[in-house]
Amino acid sequence: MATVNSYTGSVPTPDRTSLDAIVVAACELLEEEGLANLTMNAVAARVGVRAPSLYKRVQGRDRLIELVAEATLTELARRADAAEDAVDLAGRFRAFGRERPAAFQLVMTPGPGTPTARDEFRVAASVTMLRLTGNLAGHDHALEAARTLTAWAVGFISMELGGSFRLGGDVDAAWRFGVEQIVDAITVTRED
Amino acid sequence: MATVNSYTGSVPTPDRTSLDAIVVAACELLEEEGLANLTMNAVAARVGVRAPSLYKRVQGRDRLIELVAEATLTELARRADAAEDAVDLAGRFRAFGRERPAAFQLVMTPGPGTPTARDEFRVAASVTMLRLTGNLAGHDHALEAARTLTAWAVGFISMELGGSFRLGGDVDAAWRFGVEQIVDAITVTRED
DNA sequence: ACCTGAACACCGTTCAAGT
DNA sequence: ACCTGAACACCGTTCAAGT
Repeated sequence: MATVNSYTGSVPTPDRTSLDAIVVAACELLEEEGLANLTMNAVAARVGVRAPSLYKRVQGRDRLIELVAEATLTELARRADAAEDAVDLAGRFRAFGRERPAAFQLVMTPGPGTPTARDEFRVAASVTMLRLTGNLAGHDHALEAARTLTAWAVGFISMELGGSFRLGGDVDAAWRFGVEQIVDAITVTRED
Repeated sequence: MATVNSYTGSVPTPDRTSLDAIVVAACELLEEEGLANLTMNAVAARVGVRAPSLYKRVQGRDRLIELVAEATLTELARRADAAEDAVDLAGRFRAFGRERPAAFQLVMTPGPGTPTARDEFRVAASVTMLRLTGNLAGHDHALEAARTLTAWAVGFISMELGGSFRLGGDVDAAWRFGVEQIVDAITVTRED
């Protein structure tokens, strides 16, 4: 889990928690109990204080969810950085979605009304995709190619996590089929 | 809004609402206020009763959300039926997502813990896609092709609705680029 | 037979009072 | 300066009492 902030003030009584510990606890609760059960009470219990104390570190539940989304995107960007090519990158997205399905859904397909990460965090998570699709599609088509591959990967992973693939068949084969077709398609564009 | 059920019993006092009216009110509230604000109180107020009365028609909030998801898939299936080809179908998905973004997200990318429609409703919404992609990719590849196109369309629409396309560029052009590339890609498969 | 107010166990959030 | 219990306005849900 990425470090979000740190406090080291020396005060009469030492602090019993930190913004960092709160965000980490919220990330854990998100996966274990789902967004609806990510409550201020549950987070407080996990970090060892009472709910009202959380408001010394974070404005409220919505802001806490934003911080969780931003920590998730930071981690996703970190993993994406190590990708060797577009196929590898798509695979890393899928692996992340399976490890942390609730966080993945939170950042990639937040429902209307769900707090979302600030733009800079979303951009950070997409630069590697742009670089790698640019290698395939050429500079002029990098953005469209990135959108095509990202949309497909996000849709596939979301549907997989949501149990939308219920007609049988080999889901892993469908993934490989899809990546291959999409990468071919956006690579062809170079010849235009 | 599709009819979900109907009650016509003649009783001492005429019923003041119906399951149908409740589901319609819930669908409206979902779009206007978001899933988090789709409360039993709000639904009850809209149909003209108090919250406890709703429990005469529906087991609880989770079941009501399931019924909303199922009514949404029924409507989506109805619109899909009229599609002429895969490109047209993808366009109808996108139009539906823009008209009813919250319902679209609810059925296509429900977060962990969100109540979901029963299988039969999801299947009904995917038969047209299977038929049309089968025309392109051949019977043997219909399922994989349907998954590729559906995943891409769902991902694209979700990201568009969630405001994930913030790097500028022409989003409509990216849509047309994407459909064309994907349809080409899954059509090629026939030559295997 | 449906509808209701009251009640219960929860939420998020605020705030005066403790240390 | 942080932490807390109490309080407030909300939730979803149950149930006895009304009509």
